[in-house]
Amino acid sequence: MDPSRRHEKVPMPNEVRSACLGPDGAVVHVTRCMQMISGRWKLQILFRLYADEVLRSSQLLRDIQGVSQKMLTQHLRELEEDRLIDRSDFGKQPPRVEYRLNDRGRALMPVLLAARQFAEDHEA
Amino acid sequence: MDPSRRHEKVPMPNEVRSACLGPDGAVVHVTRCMQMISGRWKLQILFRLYADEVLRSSQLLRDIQGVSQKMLTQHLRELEEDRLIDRSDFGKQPPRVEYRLNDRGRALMPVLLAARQFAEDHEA
DNA sequence: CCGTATCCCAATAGATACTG
DNA sequence: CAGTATCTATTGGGATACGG
Repeated sequence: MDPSRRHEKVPMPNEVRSACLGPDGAVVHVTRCMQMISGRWKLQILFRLYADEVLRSSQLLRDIQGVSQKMLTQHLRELEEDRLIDRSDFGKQPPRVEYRLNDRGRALMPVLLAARQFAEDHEA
Repeated sequence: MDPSRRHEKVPMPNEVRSACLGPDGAVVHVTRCMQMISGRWKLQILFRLYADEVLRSSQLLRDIQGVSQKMLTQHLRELEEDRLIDRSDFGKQPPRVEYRLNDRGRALMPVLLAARQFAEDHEA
């Protein structure tokens, strides 16, 4: 797939988008936020980087039970495009790539922790 | 569809679920929270109920640009099953049903507002 | 080690028509 | 007015194989 087009997710038609812009545009903003963390493995990636500061993709592949390399790479790319994480590529032989949360990514964590708190408080 | 089965969403296999329960289980909780608000019209419904206190389904149908009655009803049902909103049915002729946020639903709003704030602060 | 391409399936959403 | 049923379209995720 053409990487430059991948993020042209248009899950919300324009008529709807304008409708959201009513009083405050809350819906569009929350939706954008949710899009960034939507994807089966994204939360795992984010929380692991939050805990471990910096990780290689091979480590993530090992640590995240059940993820395939394809999906891992795909989600890492999307997180990168949404500028939540940084990617460092250290040349070839041996290939070595590191990922870490950047400022924007760290700024997102309080939101996730608030969501966590809500779900924890309202279990059952 | 059998309504009692609809919410048996199992988007996360058991192996993965256990993996999430590592240090703190943050991922599972955040995921549960996201599931509650996942659905194309749910945020619109929640924010409108947050603003207007109580609304009839016909009002929501008019106000939410582009939603069909089927999807509206479906999402209202799911929000009800997740106990974020209350539904009051006032007999027949004329049919009249009202929806409103309950305590649990109101407790969710700070999370959404935090998400909104994040997206707003990090636009572009 | 890291990433990509292709093909497939299941889940979600939408269109439409119908009932009390 | 409120809700349901049926069918179809889209999309996100997974399996697998291949390339630098």
